[in-house]
Amino acid sequence: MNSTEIAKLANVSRSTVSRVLNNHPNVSARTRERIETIIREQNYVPDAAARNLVGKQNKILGLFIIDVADDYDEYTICRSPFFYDYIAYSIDIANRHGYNQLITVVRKENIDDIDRLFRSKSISGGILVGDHLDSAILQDLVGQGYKMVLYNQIEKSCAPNVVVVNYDNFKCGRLAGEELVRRGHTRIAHVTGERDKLSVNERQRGLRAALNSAGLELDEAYIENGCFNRVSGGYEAAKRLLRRNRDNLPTAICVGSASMMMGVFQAIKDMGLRVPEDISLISIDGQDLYKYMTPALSEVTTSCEKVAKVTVTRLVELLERGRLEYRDYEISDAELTQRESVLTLK
Amino acid sequence: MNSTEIAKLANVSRSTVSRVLNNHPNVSARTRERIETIIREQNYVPDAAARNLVGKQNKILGLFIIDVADDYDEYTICRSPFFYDYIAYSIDIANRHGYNQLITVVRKENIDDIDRLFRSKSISGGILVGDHLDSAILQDLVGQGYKMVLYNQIEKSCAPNVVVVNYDNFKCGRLAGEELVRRGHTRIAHVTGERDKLSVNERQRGLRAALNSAGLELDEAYIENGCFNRVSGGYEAAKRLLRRNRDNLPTAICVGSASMMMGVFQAIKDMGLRVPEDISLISIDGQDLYKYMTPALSEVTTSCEKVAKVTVTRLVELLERGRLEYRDYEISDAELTQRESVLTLK
DNA sequence: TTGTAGGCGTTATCAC
DNA sequence: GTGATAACGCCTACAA
Repeated sequence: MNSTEIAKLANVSRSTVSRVLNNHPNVSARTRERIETIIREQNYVPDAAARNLVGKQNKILGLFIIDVADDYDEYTICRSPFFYDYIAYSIDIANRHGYNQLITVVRKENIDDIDRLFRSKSISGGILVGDHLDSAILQDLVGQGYKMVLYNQIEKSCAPNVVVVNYDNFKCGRLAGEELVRRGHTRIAHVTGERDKLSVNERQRGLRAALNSAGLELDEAYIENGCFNRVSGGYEAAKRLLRRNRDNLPTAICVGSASMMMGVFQAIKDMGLRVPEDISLISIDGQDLYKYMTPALSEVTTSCEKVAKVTVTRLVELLERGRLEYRDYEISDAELTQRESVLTLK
Repeated sequence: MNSTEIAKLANVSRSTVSRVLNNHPNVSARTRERIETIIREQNYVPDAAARNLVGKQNKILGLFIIDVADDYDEYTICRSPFFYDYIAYSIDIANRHGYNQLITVVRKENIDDIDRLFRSKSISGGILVGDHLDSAILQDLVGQGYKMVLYNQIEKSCAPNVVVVNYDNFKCGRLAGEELVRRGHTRIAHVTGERDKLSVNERQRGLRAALNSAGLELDEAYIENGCFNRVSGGYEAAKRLLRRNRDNLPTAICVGSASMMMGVFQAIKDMGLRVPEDISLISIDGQDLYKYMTPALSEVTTSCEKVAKVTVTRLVELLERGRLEYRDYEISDAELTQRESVLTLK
């Protein structure tokens, strides 16, 4: 079944069918109705490839989960709490906009899948999330004019085809720091991700700002860099941190991501320490499941649903309008959720 | 950049370029090499739409998460523990096969997206998971000849274009039941999903078999049907169950799915009862996070990774071979993981 | 308001 | 081993 057959059944030409399909105004009401009925009866759906070939954008978005860590373990980044949620929300949101998402895990070995999918016109636009993409590669993609939304990748949009969405990482760090200070902690440590990550640095800057406001310093010896999106990264970083400072343990740890939090929690248990009696915990990012744990874990969170909504919706707008007036978005509704993992020191 | 331009640069015709692209044998080694170099230099990627138009299958699989519950709450089915994992694994596995997945949440209002995506040739094949699709609609899709893998939807494949993959639901139910019996429980309840679901019935049948083997009955009053893929479904079902039997509480509940488990757990807490002192809990399906809870929850699980691997790989095979000799698969490596939520009664 | 014709980029068929 | 040509199904001029 194709437009020619529909045209025959309706006694019109293919162009008229096409006009109906694309809601062009210059079709008589009677003809339009007749054709629409036949389309419905015949269950006709235009061939997406043919449309694409004559230059119409398809309704497919690429969602690229960048996962370029050096040391792989059993977890892919899309199994980390934030991306679990992000993927689920973004599928739904894209669907509601009438788009579908083509989701790809981008590792070192398939890094040019991004370019390939754009070049083959399989996708009309893309969202990049997860690890930081190598900046040369990013530059290259931007230069090709591909329409993209970059989430937590760079600070500012650098081209009309690029929309930048960032978490208010600084605020998250600050809120976590303020909570610990408020509860009377002074020996505060920070387990966080890779040094070169935008989000890692900003969160750390926020934490430091909170401590400084209270006349405290974020001691270098109390900072340990792990792997942002991996449980094992948190586990090992926490072990290193606590071993190194065994004679002067921190009373609280601010953990830079929800994935690492699960590892830190486990490491503390494995070392025979208790949460929160020996060490208080708070994480930046969190997940539903925190509330079922014992102790229930405190967190500073920005709504993942909101991140998904902003990234997907902006991309759809960019595609449909051709360009966007504002291309930089910061999602700043960070919120502290107090649970039981932060002890109040007198 | 298209094949014509490549052809010009290589001083050959488009046909030869096409032959190189598609690994046809009848091209001289020298020509092939020359063309390949140019393709690489020019970063040329064939237009997917054009290929599709002349009848080549694209490398896109539809993943349809069926979510047709009557009462929506905040959770979409793809945020339930099993699908969190399933989606993450299947993205990765499809990618490794050189395919991408187009993931859609199928609700009542967009139920014919499945047909539309096939008809528009946006996808070459599809995987159906989640709720049961209405059987008339399923019949219709099967009749169209669409290549599909159905997961936990029907018992047996009914057409050459359909591969059926099922969890060994019976075995899961049986293992959970056996564990409770072994620990000395006799008043065993079952919180499970919708009555018409294949997996619900099979799990229940397995549980019942285990009890019967021990000379016990699965009391009708101890069965409560909730909503398989929703936390709230478990929560409310548990409340109904426990209220109804307040004078003769069960000592253990077997929960039919991981989503419901979180709700049941919460409901028990909210009613002032303790796990496992007052009520033991075991669930069919589980998740990593169970081990961080207090008490850590016992579960019977089939590897979600395996489910993803089988469903995706079979679909790829079906697409590439045209047909499959065996079309029915049962994933039967169910395993009991004992943690702390089942009390041993003397 | 409607029809005709050309072209999008690829592959397959046939000829050489 | 290679090249010319005709599809594939659609959309968009332009013509009527």
